[in-house]
Amino acid sequence: MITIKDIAEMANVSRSTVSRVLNDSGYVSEDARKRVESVVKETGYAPSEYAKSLRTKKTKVIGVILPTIQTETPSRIVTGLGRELSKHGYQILLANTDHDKEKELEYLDLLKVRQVDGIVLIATNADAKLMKKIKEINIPIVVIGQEAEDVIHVTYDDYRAVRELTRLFIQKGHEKIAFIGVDESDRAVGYYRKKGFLDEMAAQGLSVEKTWVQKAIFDIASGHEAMGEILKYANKPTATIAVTDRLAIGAMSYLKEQGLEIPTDMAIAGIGASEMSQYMEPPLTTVDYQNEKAGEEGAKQILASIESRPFQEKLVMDYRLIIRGSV
Amino acid sequence: MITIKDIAEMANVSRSTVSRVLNDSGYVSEDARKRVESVVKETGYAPSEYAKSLRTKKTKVIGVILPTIQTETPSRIVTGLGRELSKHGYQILLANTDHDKEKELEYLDLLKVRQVDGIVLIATNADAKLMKKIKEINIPIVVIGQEAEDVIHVTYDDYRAVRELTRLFIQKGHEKIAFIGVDESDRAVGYYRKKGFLDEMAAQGLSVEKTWVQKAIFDIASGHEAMGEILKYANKPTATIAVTDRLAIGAMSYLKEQGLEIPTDMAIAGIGASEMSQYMEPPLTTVDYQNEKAGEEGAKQILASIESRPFQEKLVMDYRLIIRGSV
DNA sequence: GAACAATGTGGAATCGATTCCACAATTTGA
DNA sequence: TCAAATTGTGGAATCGATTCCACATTGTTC
Repeated sequence: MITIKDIAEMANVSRSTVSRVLNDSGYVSEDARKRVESVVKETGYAPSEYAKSLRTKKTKVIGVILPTIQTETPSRIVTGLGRELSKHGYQILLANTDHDKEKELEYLDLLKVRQVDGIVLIATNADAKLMKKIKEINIPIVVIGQEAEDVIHVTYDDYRAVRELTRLFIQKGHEKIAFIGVDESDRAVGYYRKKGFLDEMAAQGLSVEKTWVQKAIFDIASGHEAMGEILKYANKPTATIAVTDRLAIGAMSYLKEQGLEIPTDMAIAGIGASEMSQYMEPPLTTVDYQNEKAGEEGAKQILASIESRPFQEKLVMDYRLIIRGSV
Repeated sequence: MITIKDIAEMANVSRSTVSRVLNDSGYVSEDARKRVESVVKETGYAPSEYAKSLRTKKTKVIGVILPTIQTETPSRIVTGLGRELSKHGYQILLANTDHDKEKELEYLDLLKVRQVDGIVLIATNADAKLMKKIKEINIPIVVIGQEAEDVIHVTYDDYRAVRELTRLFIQKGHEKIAFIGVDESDRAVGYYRKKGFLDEMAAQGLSVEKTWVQKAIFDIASGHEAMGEILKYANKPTATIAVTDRLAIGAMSYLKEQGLEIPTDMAIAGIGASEMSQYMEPPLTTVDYQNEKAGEEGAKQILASIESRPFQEKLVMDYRLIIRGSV
C-alpha cells in the first residue's frame, strides 16, 4: 500500500512538502505542487485516516445511536443524516441498542473510545442518567426527536401537531375523543402529544373520560389491545387519536374485528406518515414529520459544532396533516 | 485524555508491560499484572483504536454498503449484522448509496481508504463492474441477497420459494397465473424468482400469456400499474405472484379500485414478509426470508474470513410461506 | 558447576500521517 | 546596500499504541 513516503520519493520532494500540497497549507513552489498532484493522481493515493487521526485527533466519523433501524422514523433520520454528512466527507458509525437502554450508555463510552467527532442520538429518552453521561463524555452531541437541555436538539412540534389533529376531529363534529399514548417518560411522544390532546379538549370545553385515555407501547399489538380497553365501557368515544401510526393500525384492526366501521363508528388518526398508513382501509389520517430533513438539519448543526462554527441549539421541524379516509 | 504512558507511570511499569497485560502476550509477573489491571480499572482507560490500528493494521470496523436503509430487507439484515458483529467488538460504518449505483463503487474505494476490516454489500447486483472492483480492492467481502462468484455470499432460495408459491396457487385450482417481476439484471429478485415461476408452470403443463408477465420496479406504484397492464386484456388470470410485497400491495390497491375481490376474483401473493403484508385487507400471503439471520450468518462468515478461520463461501437461507387471506 | 532455557522488564523502533523548527534563497523596503 | 520579510524546503518530533531487541535474573539439565 502506497504511503506519503512513496509519493514524496516519486515527486522528488519531502513528506512535509507532500503534506503541504495535500492540505494546501504553507509555501509550496508551483513546480513542486504540480509534480506532487500528478503523482497523487496517477497512483490514486489517499492518506490513511488512522495515521491522520493520531496526529490531528479528528476521525471524520459520527456515531449514531438508535434503538432500532427497522422502523421508519429512525431509518428516515439516518438517511437524512448520511446524505448531509457524506457531503462533508464524514461517515456514520452505527450503534444499534436493540431497545436496550443500558446499551445506550455503553455505546456512548464506546464511541468516545473510538474517537468519533460527534454523536447523534435518535429516538432516545433524555433522562437524567443519559444527560449526566452526555456531560461527562464531552463530545459534540445532537439529540433528534427529543428535547435536551444544553445539548443541540432537533424536535418536532408534537404538542401543536396533536392540538391540530384534535381540532380536526372536533371540527368534524366529534366530542367524545379517545387517546392512545405511550409512557410519559418519553417526553416527545408520551408527554407532549398527550398534553396537546388534553389541552385542546379543555380549550374546547370537552371532557375526557379516564377510560378513553390508554397507555400502550410502541407496537401494533398494543394499539389493538388499547382500543379493546377503550371500547370495554358503555360511554364510547366516536374518534381516537393514537400517538403513532402503528398504534392506530393496531386499533383499526381491533375495530374491524368488532365489525365497526371506520370512520362511521370510529374515526381514527395516527402520527408518523408510515408507508403502511396509506394502504390501510380506509387510508389512515396521519401527521407527517420531516424525518429526513430532521436528519439533515441535525447533521448541519453537529458539523457546525465540531468545526467550531455558530450553531442552533434548538430546531423545531415543521409537520403537515395528511387527511385521509379514516376521519 | 489518559494514554498508555500515564497508565505505565501509575502502575510503575513500562508501556511494554502495560501492553503485554492488555493484550495478554509475553511474560508479566503477577505483581505487575495486578497493579496494571487495578490502574486500568480505576481510570477506565481504553486504548486508542486509531493508534492501535496504525500499528496492527486492524480497525475492528466493517463497512456496510446498501441502496437504502428505509426498507425492511436491508434494515433487518443490518440489524442481524450489527447484533453479531458487536459480540466480537466490531462496529458498522454505514454507506448508503441512495440507489445510486456509481456510489457503490465510490464507497468501495472510500471504505478501502478507511481501512475497514471487511465490507458487506446488501441488495446489490453483482455485475461485472462490481465484481472487478471487488477483486481489485482485496478486502474480505460478503454479498447478502445475491450470488457472487468467488465471494462469500448469503442468498435466499428465490427459485424454490417461487416454485412453491406457484404450486400453492395451482393446488388451489388456479391455472391462469400472472407474474409481476423486476428487471432480470437483479439475478435474485428479477431472474431466479421469474425462472421459478415459469419452470413450475411448465412442469404443471400450464401456459403463461405474455401479457400476464409484467416487469415493474421496486415500488408500490409500479405494482399498481403492472396489475393495470395485466387486466387490460381479455384473457384474465385468476392469481398473481409479485416478486416483492410492495408490488403485491400496489397490485392489491389497483384491484380494489376496480372493485375486484381478493382472493375471489384474483388471488395474490408477494415476497418479503413486510409488516404491512399482515395488515392488508385481506392479509397478504407472502414468503418470509430470514433477513436478520442472513445478517448474522454474513457477519459470522466475514469475521471468519478476516480472522483467517475456515468459512463457507455460499450460504442459502431457509424461508417459509405465510399463507393468509389473499389466496 | 556450567551451559542453556525460561522468566521478566524497559526502551527503541515502528506504523503513517501532521506540524514545527531550522536553514537557505529570494524579495522588499528603508 | 543592508536588514527584514517572505518564500520554499527537508528533517525531526509528535500523536499512542504494538512489537522486537537487549539485558538481567532465575531455574533447569547435563
